[in-house]
Amino acid sequence: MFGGSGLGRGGRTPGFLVRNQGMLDPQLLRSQPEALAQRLAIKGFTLDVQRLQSLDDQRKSLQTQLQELQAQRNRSAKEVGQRKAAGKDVAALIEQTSGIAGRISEIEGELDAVRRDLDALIHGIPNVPHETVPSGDSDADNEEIRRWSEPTAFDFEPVDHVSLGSGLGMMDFETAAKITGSRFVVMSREIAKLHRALIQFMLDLHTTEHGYQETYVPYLVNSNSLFGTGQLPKFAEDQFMTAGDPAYYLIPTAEVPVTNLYAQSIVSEEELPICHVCHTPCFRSEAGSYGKDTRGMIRQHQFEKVELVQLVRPDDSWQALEELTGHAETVLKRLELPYRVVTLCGGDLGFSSAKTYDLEVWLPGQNQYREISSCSNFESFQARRMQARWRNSESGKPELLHTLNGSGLAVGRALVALMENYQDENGAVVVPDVLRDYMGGLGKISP
RNA sequence: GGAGAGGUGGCAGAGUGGUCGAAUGCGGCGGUCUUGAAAACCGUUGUACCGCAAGGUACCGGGGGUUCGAAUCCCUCCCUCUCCGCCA
Repeated sequence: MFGGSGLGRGGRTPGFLVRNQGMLDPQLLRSQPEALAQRLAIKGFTLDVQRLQSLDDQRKSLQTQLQELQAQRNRSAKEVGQRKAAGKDVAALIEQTSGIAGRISEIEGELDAVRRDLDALIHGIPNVPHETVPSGDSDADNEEIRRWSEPTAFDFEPVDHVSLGSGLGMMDFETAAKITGSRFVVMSREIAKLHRALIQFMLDLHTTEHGYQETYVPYLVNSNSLFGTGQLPKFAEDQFMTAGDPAYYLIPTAEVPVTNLYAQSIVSEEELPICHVCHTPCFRSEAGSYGKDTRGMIRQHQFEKVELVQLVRPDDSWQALEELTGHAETVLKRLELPYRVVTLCGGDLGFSSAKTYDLEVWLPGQNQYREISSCSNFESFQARRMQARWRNSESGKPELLHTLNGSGLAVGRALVALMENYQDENGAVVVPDVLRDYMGGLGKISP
């Protein structure tokens, strides 16, 4: 099918040029390109069907030629061996066969070039949106599907977390800028502890009540892993990378290392569903968002997140998306933070996702709902890129898994939401009931 | 950082230039036997691509090279293990 240029395991080979691992089902891509193009248009993506077909035709023709030559070479080589064993003269046959090798490498060169172009094209095609995804160009077209609680009412003018944090003397952006740069924060004392308490609470909730397995992973990954989840090759500029060779990348989300735990592996049916919860820092270069959310902790280069990751049987993935979203919602409910759930429209949907629910928490400081969790079903898109499979007992064959993930929750933004919703008129922050045990019984953080 | 040993099918583990996609064992699947099960025995058991099919091609950590022919030889990178050094 749509070939690749080989999976580079480190070295200087770009790791994301992976053989036979287009992200969409290659059969589908070849047999129904027009239908796919139509679906992809919902995502604002234009599929160049003609170019795709032309490249694939070239690929196929070259591959057929190559295989014929290889078969010829194999037959001759085998005969040389047999004649030699029989003590016959082989000089003439070797002479005759030696020409084939040259032609083979010639065609191999052409085939590689075509495959490189084809891969570049295929690897840039996003996942196909599910039929329930609303059309639209931007977040303005996202569809609200439910709300929980009401925006917090105050009998004074609420301030944002930056004012609260600096008023408490426990949140310092200037010092962070001094030691690193913009979009970082230094937290101290009770706010730093509250931040940690949120992490502990979320991990405990998901492990004890929702059945997730706590997991610790590397915060630096290789390019193959980023290809697997879909951040590469298209979104290289969003990543921080190290200077060495091979380069490592700081993870933009735990989704990358955790989902890739199952790259190139086959799990048994009994292991499914696989549910991991993982707390990690996340690093994002935020390229192209220079003017956006510059104030405060909403958009940082480094933030903490508790991530939920599931690998499930294909038949179960849509049910799993609803459940996973519910698990993330439970965090907000227990923290008693008002939120709403929206379905992302096609134009706002991520590259790898078939469908995404965003959880948006109410922020009094901004007087609006802001994203605090993103829950997605990737169907087989990521699994195909990373070859994460399960053995289907009915067919006896390895088949692609479906992967899902969701923030449960973004910790930095949860802290922001908590401070802003739980503030009092004196600039203090009340500690929500569920966090008090984690705060040594502390009920309020005061200046 | 230094020295050495390795990376082979789901797993373990042979194979050092030619009928090797790869012995053997375990595991899996099917069968015989059994009231049932176990044991034993027999058979079967990788993935992808091209093809209506027959069949063909590729894959023995990645990449490159030598050769008529490479799992096997050479170069290079990555990874694992052991010992020494250093170190949170």
